[in-house]
Amino acid sequence: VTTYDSGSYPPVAVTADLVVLTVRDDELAALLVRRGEPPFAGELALPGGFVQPGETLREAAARELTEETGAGFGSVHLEQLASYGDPGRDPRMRVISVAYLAFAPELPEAQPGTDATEAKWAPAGSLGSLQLAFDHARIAADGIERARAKLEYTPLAAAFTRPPFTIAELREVYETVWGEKLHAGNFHRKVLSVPGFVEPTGAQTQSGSARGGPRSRLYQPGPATQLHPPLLRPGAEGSLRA
Amino acid sequence: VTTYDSGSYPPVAVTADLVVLTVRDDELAALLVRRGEPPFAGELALPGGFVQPGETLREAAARELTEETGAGFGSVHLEQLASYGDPGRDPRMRVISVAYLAFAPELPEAQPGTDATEAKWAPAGSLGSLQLAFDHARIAADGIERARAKLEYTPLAAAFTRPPFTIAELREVYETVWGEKLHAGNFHRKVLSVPGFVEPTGAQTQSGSARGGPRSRLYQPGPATQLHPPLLRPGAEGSLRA
DNA sequence: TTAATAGTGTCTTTGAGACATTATACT
DNA sequence: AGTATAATGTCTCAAAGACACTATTAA
Repeated sequence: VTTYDSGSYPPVAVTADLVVLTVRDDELAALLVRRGEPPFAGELALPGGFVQPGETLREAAARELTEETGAGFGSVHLEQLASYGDPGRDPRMRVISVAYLAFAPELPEAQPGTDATEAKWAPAGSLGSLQLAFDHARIAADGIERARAKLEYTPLAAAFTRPPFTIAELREVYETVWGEKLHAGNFHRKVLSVPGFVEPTGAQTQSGSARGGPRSRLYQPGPATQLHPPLLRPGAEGSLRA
Repeated sequence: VTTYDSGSYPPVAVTADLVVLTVRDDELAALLVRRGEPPFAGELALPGGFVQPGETLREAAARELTEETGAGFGSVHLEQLASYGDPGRDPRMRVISVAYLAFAPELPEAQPGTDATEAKWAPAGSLGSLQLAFDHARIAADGIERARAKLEYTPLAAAFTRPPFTIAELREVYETVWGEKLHAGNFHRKVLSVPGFVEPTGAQTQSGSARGGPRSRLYQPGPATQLHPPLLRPGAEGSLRA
């Protein structure tokens, strides 16, 4: 342990970086920006920036989120993901990145922020083949895995929709994030059986779905913060996986 | 977003702080130190210290852990918990604390590190009434809650024991961490039915338990990293809890 | 001998999943 | 009409929980 000396602490900078996920065109997509400043100018990266004096880590993440997506999102879910601080991950100096994970409903086209020349939604499946700046590929992968796990135990799938929503819309969120087809009938009964997951609004859709069928009832998020029992992924033997 | 300027970034320091949990005297206990240096000199706090140049966040946490507990613990589980960076949480300057969570088997008495005058194990139940420095009370509470949740979905209960262990010892870990009695027979069958949770060593204990009973078989941790299906807490209706 | 414990067997209940059915609405 | 969908019903299987039972060991 080093004795504290307020004049000689090692120089460190702290950034808040974001893994913003949404469902677009039947795909899970993450928000990426093209960097306008060095290092890695011209390359794709997660949106983010330095934490400013006087703001909390969460406030910094929320500020970056509104800058990049166009503000005004009370409905966006935002939680801390993890921190990344390997020496050398930023060529300039020691930088600790506190990553946040956001779930957003489908948004209008993204806005490049101050330091970015471009902002776009990249399908989660394409991230493996994209070159991202810093260690952002790993951060994005961690965020996507966290999102998949969170849908099992929390009602956060609703954060990808704009209430009121139908059970079918909720199912499409699950199918898109997990990349697996779910059984419509069983899913329907299951969602309604979990206390506090969704609440009926009493209304129903104006018309049936595009290819026919009856009109469906509309729901809004319920008070539950955890799902009991959880909605487990189908192929999840998982026991022996790393 | 502030344009980067390597000479004018706001001064920030980064610490690695630890929530080290163990099971002692049939209680879940966390490691605390009494601070020898200001600020908060003389008060209780979580062990930790500044991240040094050239070391990863995890290496910093592992270093603090061995300094405080006496080294040589390949068997201790160490994972990142979360980061805490509210302005003003440290009176000296902006300090970001990257907290790590550790699960340890019962250890000899703790060693105070360089900056500490005392190190001791405090029962988790007593933390609510103790005054901890900085925002360490909240960090400790977050760590304990994470530990309780992790026992449900991971085989990490074994990290609180020293292999080989008996099923009864594993059950005592669960009962202590969750603070609830479990049904011995059902727990036994359940643990053995989860693939990869534990593996028999072939050996058994030298004698029966203190108050009688047959000798029990000994096990070691299996290859699983997740429990499928999970071992859910009994009283966990939880759906509507925050 | 008494009591406590390890390990197993059995029964009931609950929930997941496969499949079927009915009513509704789009083409 | 033909087809797709919302919502519900039925059946089967797996797992959790309550309880019982046997064998083994300490006091």
